[in-house]
Amino acid sequence: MPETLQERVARLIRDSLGEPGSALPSEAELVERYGASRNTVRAALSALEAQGLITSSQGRTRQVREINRWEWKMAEWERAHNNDGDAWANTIKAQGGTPRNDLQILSIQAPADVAKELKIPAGTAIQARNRLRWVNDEPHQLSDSYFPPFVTDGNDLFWNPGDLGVQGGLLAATGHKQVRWHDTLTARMPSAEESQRLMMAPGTPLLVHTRLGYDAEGRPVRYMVTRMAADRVEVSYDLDA
Amino acid sequence: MPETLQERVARLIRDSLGEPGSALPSEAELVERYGASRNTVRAALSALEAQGLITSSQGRTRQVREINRWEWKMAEWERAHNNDGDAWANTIKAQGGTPRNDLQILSIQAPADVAKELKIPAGTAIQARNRLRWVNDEPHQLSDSYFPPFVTDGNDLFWNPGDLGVQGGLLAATGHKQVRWHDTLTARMPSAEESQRLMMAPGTPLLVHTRLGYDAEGRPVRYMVTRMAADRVEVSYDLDA
DNA sequence: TTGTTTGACTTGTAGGTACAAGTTGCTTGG
DNA sequence: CCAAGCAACTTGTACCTACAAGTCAAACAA
Repeated sequence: MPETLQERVARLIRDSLGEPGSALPSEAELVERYGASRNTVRAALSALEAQGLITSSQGRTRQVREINRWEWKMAEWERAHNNDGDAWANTIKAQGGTPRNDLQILSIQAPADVAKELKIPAGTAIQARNRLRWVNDEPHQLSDSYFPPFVTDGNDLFWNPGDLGVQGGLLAATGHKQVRWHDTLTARMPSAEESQRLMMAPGTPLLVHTRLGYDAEGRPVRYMVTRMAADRVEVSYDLDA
Repeated sequence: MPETLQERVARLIRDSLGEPGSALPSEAELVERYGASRNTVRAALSALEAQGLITSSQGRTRQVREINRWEWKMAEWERAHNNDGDAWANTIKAQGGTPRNDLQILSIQAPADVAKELKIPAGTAIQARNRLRWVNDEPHQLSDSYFPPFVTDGNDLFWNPGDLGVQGGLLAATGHKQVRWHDTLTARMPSAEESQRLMMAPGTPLLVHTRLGYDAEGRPVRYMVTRMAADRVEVSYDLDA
């Protein structure tokens, strides 16, 4: 299978990329250098952009993309919560960043996936706590938590958006302490809306984390879905034998 | 900021997508339906393809993409290894799949990232075990393990590609049993080569898992980097309080 | 000195053409 | 009846034009 022209141009450009942050030649110069049409050069460039290697913005020459990730320690997460406020904020501060948090508390009808995880009928009225987390005024993640009715019913605490209302502590305070968690991780490309809300550059996947927390009786008491810009975060776990 | 025509067309097409596996209208029909040029329609379609929503192949109409993921249980991984052969193969079998394994054992010079994790000088001669794992004759992941010299020196066992040579058990058998692990997870877009080796559809990110294993003395004894096609796998962890 | 305007550069959007190449089903000849 | 081949479809590649819109620096005016 012979290499197409746009593939060849993409390969040549990729191999000539400088260090992160440096500028690429303009389209016109690449057209001249490789003897391809502007459309072909643009096809090559947008392939590189889709691979997350370069960035582009109108009026400026393209740049070699630079990425720096913040670590998010998943194994410490819930445990630290119980003692010490927001563990996510603490882990970011420890790495020299400035964390920020937008919390929205909603009453919703359970969508199919949430209902299945919480083992309740789809459409049940449940409470959702939707967070948008920022680091250095850069949006990092959309973290949505869902609670089954038997946990939230009659607990005004859950409507309190204050910082004491962190979720590990919150559940413990209302008699439904989590003792076991099941986490899953996948990745996919963001929708246009997710891409916009998280201000994600093209060619950036979404890292999707879910956590299902169980109480001592083995009942699911919280389902959390976190969607992260994969170029800004690295999730970590510590395990013992 | 007004919506461009290609954005509008992309949105309308996305909202009219049928169920997974169903066919899209041809480009010509979309050109007529939305009154845009073929270039504009193709721009919209390739945006949807980059989002992983549709697939395309020359000569056939595009299709709505369908994805099914296999679960990979990370917390059980090393522990099961010690008793029971290849835990990854077992977890796939338990889900009704047919696993397969290509193993290549190499002697290489440690690249910078590997050297840093194993705390050895870059360029040190080390052993690498590179696996390509398949499920139902579909490539799933590239899993590369690296061992520092003090672990492999004088151990012929490490050159044995047999099934007894699974790594958790292998390290234990040579007196360097792992007792602690540090895992990280990120996602990024694949390079052209990774995309080809894993036969990944456009719009599919790579889920990248790393595991650094320590022995009882706290020395790193294995560094493993696994690159997975994110549309075919879901990584999971079980945690206790 | 400071602020504004202008012009030259950049990328983005939208349209067009032509032909190559893969897929599928119908027609037709044996 | 079956198979080969052809025709009509599909998407892929590559080229072209025109203009819109954002960026940046030099020139110019207050």
